Order: sequence, then structure tokens, then C-alpha cells
Amino acid sequence: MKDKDKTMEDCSKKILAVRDALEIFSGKWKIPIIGALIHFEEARFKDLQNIIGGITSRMLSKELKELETNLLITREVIDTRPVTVKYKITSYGKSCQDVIFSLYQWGAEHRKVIIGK
Amino acid sequence: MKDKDKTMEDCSKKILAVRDALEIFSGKWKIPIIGALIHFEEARFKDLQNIIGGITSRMLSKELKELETNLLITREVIDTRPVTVKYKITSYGKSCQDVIFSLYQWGAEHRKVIIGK
DNA sequence: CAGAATCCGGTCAGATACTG
DNA sequence: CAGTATCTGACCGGATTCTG
Repeated sequence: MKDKDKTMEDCSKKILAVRDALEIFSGKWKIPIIGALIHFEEARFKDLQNIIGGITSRMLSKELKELETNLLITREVIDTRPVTVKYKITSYGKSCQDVIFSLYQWGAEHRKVIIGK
Repeated sequence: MKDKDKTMEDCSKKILAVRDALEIFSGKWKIPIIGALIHFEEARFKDLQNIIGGITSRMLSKELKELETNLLITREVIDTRPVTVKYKITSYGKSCQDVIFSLYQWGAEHRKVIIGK
């Protein structure tokens, strides 16, 4: 096997892992939601909608379900009147910190570049 | 202004930067493409298609154009017969390293979690 | 408050075929 | 080799309305 083939194979394997991650975080809102929940540790539905901005209840609801399915957050119904619901980040969810932080950093830098033009 | 409001505002601002980044990297293929070009510094169209795997020429072409527009990569036509085209990562494109690496790391960890079940 | 239900347009992305 | 052209189904995600 040639050297080039080996490094190509390595790269392809890495790309598979990246694609796995991208699938979990797919869509417009998951990363912002996780980011907000890492920031606040826990929040209610309406809070999240305010923090994130621009997301409809339909979308927020859908994305929260997927995140719960993937064990990144938990959902807890509190018996008040009217009911409130508390979303919390899991320890597994916290493992996304690096990803989100690097995205934030890059995005912030990118903003400067854009504005600079 | 209450304390909570301040931290909410902070979080919302960060989310904006994250959303900027997500927009640039939107779609299924841009991150893998950038990753491959960081790994190899430069590659040809067909190479990229092989490395990434599963992407159609239509998609690859489209994504490469967007990446070039955003100054993350360059395109150079080489006058051979038949023509070859060399795509290279720019120094700005290299600034995505951290993002991609953290995605790779998380994805690799996530794989273990999934397989472990 | 925290959603569910319904409707709907847009675009994403795959399959396939073709070109210089 | 490095794309372009065309077609098409899927689904993403917004708007709106309604409910316990």
C-alpha cells in the first residue's frame, strides 16, 4: 500500500466521525439550544425561545425532542399551574462544550472579517 | 437591569456568532471538504470525491463554489489534457481547524457511546 | 405556559445523463 | 478529468391556529 493511500484512508475515517457529529447537530437550532443550556444549566421552554431568538415553538419543540433522544438534555415536567417544564443539560450534553466554543470563536472572528470589508 | 438579564443577553450574543459560523458551514459536506483540504493542503476534484465518499459531483461542485466564495479555499485550473483542477485550502480556511478537530473528537467519542449500547 | 395540529412553500440533495 | 443539466422526492422549517 502506498503512503498516499494510507493518509487518504486516515482522512476518510476521520471524516466519518465528523459526519456522525454533524448528523447529531444537524439543523439550524440544535447547537444554539445546547449552547444556551450549557450556559444556564437549565431553562424552561419559553426562556429558551427568548434566549435563542427567532425560533418558533414548533421548531423548538421538535429539536428538544431530538436532543432528548440523543441523551444530550433531559426534560422534567413540574406540576404547577399552568405547568412548567424544565430542560437540563446532561453531563453528556456538556461534552459538546468544545465544539460549541470553537464554533463561537470562529464565528466571532469571522464577523470581524466580514465587517472589515 | 437584573443579573439574569445580563447573562441572557450575553448568551444571545454568543448564539449569534455561533449561527454565523453554522451558516458558513451549512450543509452536509462543507466541513468534510474543508477537513480533507486541511489534511492534504491541496487536492483535485476526483480526489476529494474519493476521500469524502458518497458525495455526487453535483454536490461537490456546488459546495466547492460556496467555499471559494467565502474565501476558505482557492481553485486553480491547470492546463493539462484533460484539464485538472487544484483546490487548495487558504490560510483563512485553516482557521477552521479547531472547529473541525473538536467535531472530529466529539464524533469519535460519540461513536464509542453508540457502539457501547 | 408548553406545546400539538395543520398547512405549505422552498431548497436540499440524490439519481441520472451528458459535455469539452 | 471536472464538471453541467435536468428532474424529482423528501424534508426542513416558517406561519398560524388551537389546547390543557
